[in-house]
Amino acid sequence: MATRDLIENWLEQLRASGYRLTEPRRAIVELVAASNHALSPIEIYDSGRREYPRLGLVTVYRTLERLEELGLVQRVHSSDGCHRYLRAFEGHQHLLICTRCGRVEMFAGDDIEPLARRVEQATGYEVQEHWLQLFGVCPRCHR
Amino acid sequence: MATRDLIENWLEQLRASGYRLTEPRRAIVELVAASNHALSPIEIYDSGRREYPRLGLVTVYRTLERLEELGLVQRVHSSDGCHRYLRAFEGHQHLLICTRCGRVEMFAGDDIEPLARRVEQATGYEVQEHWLQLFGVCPRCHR
DNA sequence: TCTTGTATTGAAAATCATTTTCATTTACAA
DNA sequence: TTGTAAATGAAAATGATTTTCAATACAAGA
Repeated sequence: MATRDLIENWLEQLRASGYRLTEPRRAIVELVAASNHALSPIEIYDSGRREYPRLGLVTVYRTLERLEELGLVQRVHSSDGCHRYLRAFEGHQHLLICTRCGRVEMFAGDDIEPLARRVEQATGYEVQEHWLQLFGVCPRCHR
Repeated sequence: MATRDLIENWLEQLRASGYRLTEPRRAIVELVAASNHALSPIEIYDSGRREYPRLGLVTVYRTLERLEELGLVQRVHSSDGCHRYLRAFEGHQHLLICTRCGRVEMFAGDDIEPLARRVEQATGYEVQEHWLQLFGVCPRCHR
């Protein structure tokens, strides 16, 4: 899907879920839908203000929350402890995150499910969720 | 290794690395080395004060930092965004964390290395680190 | 055993990410 | 248009973590 269509698609999904379409939301959606990076709220705030100067940081947090509810973005945990947000792709994907620039690649990876089932057998836990994230340096930052 | 020996071993490693043996450090080491849970700094602080009432939260943070440097504890990222600390076992282990009580199980799991190599080939990234954490409900909390 | 230098400590303040509060503004249904 | 609930942003509150700094206590040497 072209980036522009993706943006319209997200805005449409917001509307369809009963949310109003506002300038701040549009500015945030345009940024996040168009980026291949895992963005922190403060980065979105800084860039977003170039588009819509009255944007508030609180609105960034609130809009990201909505987008996460709708499954349009996913939250990733970066090693510094802050959260970053990344546009969600189809299905459950694993992440490869550049520790220098925050660029993110997805990989379908091996299915973790069989492992989860074996672990359930062995431990008696009911496994609900898994995280697999790889961290590394992307080719661009590597030079 | 028995818990008591583990505690002495950690204290000895601290001393061997040039750190002094102090009451607060002993109290913290006793707690963390003996626990199967991923503990948050504040939990360690609260329990530790029963042993050593003058304990400060700052010292908890500083001691955990030292123990992490020495590879004796590992930091895990819980879904609420806070950090928790867990005694490190031999080698690289993957974690299964109970989302209700914080209890942690380790599992050797499948080796992620081959996957990491394949992803390096495919993406050109240099993969440095990986996280694999499963979240679930432990048998005790399941009832 | 008794200094003494320095690592360590804890209280308080600072910082940083995130959340809450609330008065004002805005989208949009009627 | 207009009324109203949703949304906004500034400021304050919160919670985790870090920094600062004067007081304390470990441990090496007299």
